[in-house]
Amino acid sequence: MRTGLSAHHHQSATRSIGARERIDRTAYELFSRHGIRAVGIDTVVARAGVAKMTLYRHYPSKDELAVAFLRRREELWTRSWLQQDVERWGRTPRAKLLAIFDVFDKWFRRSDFEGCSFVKALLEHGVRGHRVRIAAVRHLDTIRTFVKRLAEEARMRDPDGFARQWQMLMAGCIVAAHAGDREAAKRAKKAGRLL
Amino acid sequence: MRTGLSAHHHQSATRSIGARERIDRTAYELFSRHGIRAVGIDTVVARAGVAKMTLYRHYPSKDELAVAFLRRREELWTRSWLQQDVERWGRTPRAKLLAIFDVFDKWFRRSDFEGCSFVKALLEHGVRGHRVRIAAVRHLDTIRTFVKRLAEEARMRDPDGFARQWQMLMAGCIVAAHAGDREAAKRAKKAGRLL
DNA sequence: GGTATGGTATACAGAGCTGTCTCGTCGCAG
DNA sequence: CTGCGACGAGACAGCTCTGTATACCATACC
Repeated sequence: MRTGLSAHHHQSATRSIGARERIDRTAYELFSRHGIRAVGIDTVVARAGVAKMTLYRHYPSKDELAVAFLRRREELWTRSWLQQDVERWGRTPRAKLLAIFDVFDKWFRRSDFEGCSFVKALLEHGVRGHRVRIAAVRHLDTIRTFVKRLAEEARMRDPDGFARQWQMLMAGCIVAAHAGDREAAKRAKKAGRLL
Repeated sequence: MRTGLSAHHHQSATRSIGARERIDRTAYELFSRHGIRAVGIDTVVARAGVAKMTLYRHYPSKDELAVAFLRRREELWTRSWLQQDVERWGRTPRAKLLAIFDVFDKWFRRSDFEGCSFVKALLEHGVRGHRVRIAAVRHLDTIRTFVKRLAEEARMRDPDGFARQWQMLMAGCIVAAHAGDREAAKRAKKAGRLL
């Protein structure tokens, strides 16, 4: 297939996107809502309206599908949602950092609040060296890099240390929201102001 | 059987503790290390050296065993370990609160660091109303009550709000430790000083 | 000795899981 | 028209999981 670079195959490549996209979209919906472990391949293919062999032609294993899901999660959740909204809501870098918790607040109040897929994937796959675990850590690093960049723009000293503390607040407040605290984001913002 | 209150049966009751204790101990070791979902009943009975029927005589389902495990986790981890050490290390209530992260630091550096079973159980069982999830939330409440008590002793205003913020730091720093940050506890302590 | 009780051993049912295989179909490129 | 590649449908292998059913054993008490 030669990675679809050849113009000769762009039609068949386009056709294959149809099934692949349905798989990706369905996996995103199910994995983000219920977790990776909790959803079986059969459920994915059934909900995607796709043959099982089609899935295994695109992804050699469920783990690879999970890694692709996390990549998509970064695309849709981290970049297109969190970062976009934060950049829009906050004017100064400092305000943007605090705006993270405003966006979280909106998120927590959604009826379909599903939690952070990266943290979930990290805790689900406890085995060290596991592909999914490594991918989850990498995506968490991406989020921290974003926070770090804001910290640098805000002229903070030790932006890395700050970003790590900030991410602790973010993760902790997501866990609190999981446990049922609807005001978790507001509390975290109040705590964040002191940093 | 009459709940073993009758003196006539105390012998047989004692004998039955033998198997139950082995089950409980094994479940504690496996569930805390690998998570509840990741460990099957067959593994528990094999490692406990116990017949499967014996387990199901004491616990009608795996969920009940999981709930019992979380109860034991509170006994051994929360009360006998965390609270004990914190009370010992810190002299003033304020110092005790900060000592939590010193204890965490020791914890994170252990080679068999296994994470917080309550948070893991909470994220593993996403279904609302699930017994295991409810139990996990209840045990997290217990921890927060402990923090709240320290906050009250430290004469803080809004001890409940403070305890919730503090627990966010605790959870966030456990997640960070999971992701590989060995200095997570020190960072959280530094952040905690500002509260 | 009889009997109740708790434990063991083992087989089994029924379901779900990942992953494979085969065959039929459809659409398009040559 | 012909052949190829993507896809659909479904069966299937092999394993693991929870939970049950059955038969046997040891001990303690009457």
